[in-house]
Amino acid sequence: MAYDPRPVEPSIYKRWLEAGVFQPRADGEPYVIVIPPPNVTAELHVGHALNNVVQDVLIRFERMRGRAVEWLPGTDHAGIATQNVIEKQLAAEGKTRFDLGREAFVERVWQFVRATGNTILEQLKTIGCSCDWSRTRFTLDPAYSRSVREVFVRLWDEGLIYRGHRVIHWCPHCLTALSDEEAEHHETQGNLYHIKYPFEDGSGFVTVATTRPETMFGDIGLVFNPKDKRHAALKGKRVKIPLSGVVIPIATDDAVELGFGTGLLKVTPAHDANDFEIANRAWPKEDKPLIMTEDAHMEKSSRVPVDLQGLDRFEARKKIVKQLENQGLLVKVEQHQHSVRRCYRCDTIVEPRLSDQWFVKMKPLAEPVLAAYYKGEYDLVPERWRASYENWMKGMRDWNISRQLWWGHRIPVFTCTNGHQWADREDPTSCPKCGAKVEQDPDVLDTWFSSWLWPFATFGWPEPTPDLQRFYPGHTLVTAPEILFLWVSRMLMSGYHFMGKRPFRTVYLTGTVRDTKHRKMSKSLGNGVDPRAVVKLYGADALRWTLIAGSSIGADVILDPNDLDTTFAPGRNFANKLWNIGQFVLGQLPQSVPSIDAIDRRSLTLADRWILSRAQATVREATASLEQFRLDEAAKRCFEFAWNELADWYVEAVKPRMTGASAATPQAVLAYCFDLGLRLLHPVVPFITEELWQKLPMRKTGELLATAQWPAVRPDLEDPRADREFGRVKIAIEQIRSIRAEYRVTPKTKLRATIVARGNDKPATFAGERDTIVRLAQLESLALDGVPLGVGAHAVFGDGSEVVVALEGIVDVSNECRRLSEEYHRLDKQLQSLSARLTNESFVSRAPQDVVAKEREKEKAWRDQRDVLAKKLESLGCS
RNA sequence: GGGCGAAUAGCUCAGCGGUUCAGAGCGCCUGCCUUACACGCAGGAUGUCGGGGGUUCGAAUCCCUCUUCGCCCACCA
Repeated sequence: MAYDPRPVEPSIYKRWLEAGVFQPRADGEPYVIVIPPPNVTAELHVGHALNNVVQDVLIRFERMRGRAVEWLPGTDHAGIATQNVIEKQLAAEGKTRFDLGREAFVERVWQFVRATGNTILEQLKTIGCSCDWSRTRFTLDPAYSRSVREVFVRLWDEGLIYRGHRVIHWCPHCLTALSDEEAEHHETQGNLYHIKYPFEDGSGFVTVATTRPETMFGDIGLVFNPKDKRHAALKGKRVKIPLSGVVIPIATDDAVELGFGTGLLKVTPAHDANDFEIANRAWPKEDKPLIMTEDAHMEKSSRVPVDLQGLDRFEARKKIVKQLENQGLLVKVEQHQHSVRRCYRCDTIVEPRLSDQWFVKMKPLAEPVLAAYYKGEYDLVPERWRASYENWMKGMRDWNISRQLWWGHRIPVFTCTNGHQWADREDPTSCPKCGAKVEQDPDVLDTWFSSWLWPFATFGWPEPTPDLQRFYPGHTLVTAPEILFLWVSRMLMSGYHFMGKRPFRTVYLTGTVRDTKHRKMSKSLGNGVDPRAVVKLYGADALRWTLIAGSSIGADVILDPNDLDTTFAPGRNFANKLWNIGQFVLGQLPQSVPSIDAIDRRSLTLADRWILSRAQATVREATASLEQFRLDEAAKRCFEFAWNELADWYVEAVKPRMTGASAATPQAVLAYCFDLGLRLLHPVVPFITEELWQKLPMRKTGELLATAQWPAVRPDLEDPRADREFGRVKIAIEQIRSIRAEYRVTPKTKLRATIVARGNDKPATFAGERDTIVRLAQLESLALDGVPLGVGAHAVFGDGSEVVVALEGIVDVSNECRRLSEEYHRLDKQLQSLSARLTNESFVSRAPQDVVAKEREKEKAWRDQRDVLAKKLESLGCS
């Protein structure tokens, strides 16, 4: 019977919700994760799925360990992104936001957000995320907005916010300023235009190279490096800007790269941040003319030729190049690979633009955060991000926080008609100084200026709420490395600055989900894997399994969008396996299952002791792996326990014992192990484990696996001897099966075998599991006395013991000779290299003693094994 | 230009100085409907661990270098 997750998962999730298990328990040490708030308009994609499943695994693990777990969910108003969505809608109606006006536009965004927002949170439920939905937050909630405003006013009062007049990244499509981090670099194949600038006196020209010819009308001069001998004579000369004829001076500046272009740089201070700096040094009193409008069309200004005015910047560029060419002012055009900044929301090429914006001074915020990092107050996992992080924290420039948008937190700066200016927690009606009329700054704050407060604003800061006291600081932050600088570093800054404490202990940076060509999955490339489709096809557990078990810590996850079946089969197969183990186990258990502690220990067989011991090892290893964020390791270890140990060996070994009076012991062991496996696997595959767990007869009514206790290692059940001895039983069975396959003996044919024990463990080791060996190797009989069986096939154990399978009339002696002799030579070769090492003086003297000792033991065992093979070959009369 | 990461079986990956370390899952081959499971069971094949050099008694594992791919940062117009 195959497991079908579709009807199970939604009903299990509903039970969790109804039982309220996602809310933190009243007592216990807190464990807090705040979700990286997705954009309120977002739809779940596979990157979210990875990110949030990792969080859910950690959360479920800690919840089962008894912590008061708070996983705070919520969404981000995402200023630019959301505003863009609505503007697109308006555009389809032939309108712009200016047609509606500010108030009506914002109202329209709210309507949209209220109607369709938060769908992503609903989608998180389908993949099993156990967030505390009772504390869902939105960055524009009234309480959250108060926190934002409080932070702004405090920074203002501390003098950390200032009005800066400088060149910022401007998106001509979104019509707003962007921060450095929001203007992304993209390598682009462009042109380098070499243009003649004639001397004012008509005595010739100089050549200047530029990638953006259309900016030349904003030039206020040319500069060259003072060390550049080629141009020494140019200093003090004046040239005319082509096409406009505006006369500009030539000066020197150290910032000019000696080897690049012609060595002459045109300075456009209003449209290039670098040029702005140069202009301030070379011509501090000169005007810095803007020659483009906000939407990047050529300005109607006296500096711009009339026929170019009003043209889009790229149209203008084409036309300018043509005109230069016609007038013989274009020397050449070179292909030029360079980096162009684009808006991270709409991909439009950013136009640097001189303007007035609000900035936050970053140094005072960043320094304590970096110092705390050096002190080890918080960690990045994996640690390899250290260098980038450090580098960025040290080199960070001031943060432009004003956005010329309408959707967001309005900047609480007020100016009265008499010029008084201040930041205010309330909306004033008149100037407190002079009583004059006041006006609020029209801009809104950068979205990150609200999300950087997420770890404490969500809990009610600045009010000293009980939540804030209990849930700050948090513990783990799980996020994509892309927003390490944009978001994580700033949360650390706000946390230290306003709370005086780190916001979290560990920053777990996940990998990126990519396709098989290692391209990031994205809507525009159409190479995405839709997690919702995966859930429908294979179930949420299968999705989770592939995401968690399929990638190690912080590594990229490669998924093949064209072969979902191969990608998600492992998880589906495993869920099915678990389901069927459950069918078997549940079929064996009586209404009242004996506890493992209630049964007589003396009734435990070797197989019982073995699986109980394996269970302890699994708990130990899985717990340790989870504590070290090695989720893949933990998942795989539990998989091995359930499938390769419990199902493949224990269940098979124990089947004959499941009936009759003596069944109580295996029932108890089976129940214990299955229950334990379900608990350990629950964080990774919560749905199927809960569903099965609900059917366990020993479960108390109303109990849920989601809040059941994480297993502890029980030293009394650890049994290294059983591990070793049952290990030998397994080898015996495998050897016999292997011989059967090699000689093509049909499964129906019952074989006779004998075991000759030569090692430390006496035949008694096998005696206890004789029936198991007989059954699983499909034998007719198994002798343990080593009595020869005539013609047979041999397999030798590591310690020289051997198993002989009688094959009279079946075996071909020459075939067996060949087989054994291959085995002999393989072993002999290994032995020789080992012996060589052991007679090597430098190895024996320099290698650690325990390694040498181990190698000696190994040598002895191999020698024994080889000698047995030699005798066998001799007795068979092999040449 | 600076920094980081990856390169291991056909595919996706684990292992990151010393126990058969050359592994797992998927795929492939052979045989099985063995009363939990064919989304399964049993048995198998497959890799000069990217190339080269070095350190070491010993290297997939450490160092250097090259090649290929990817990412991050950066004011060469």
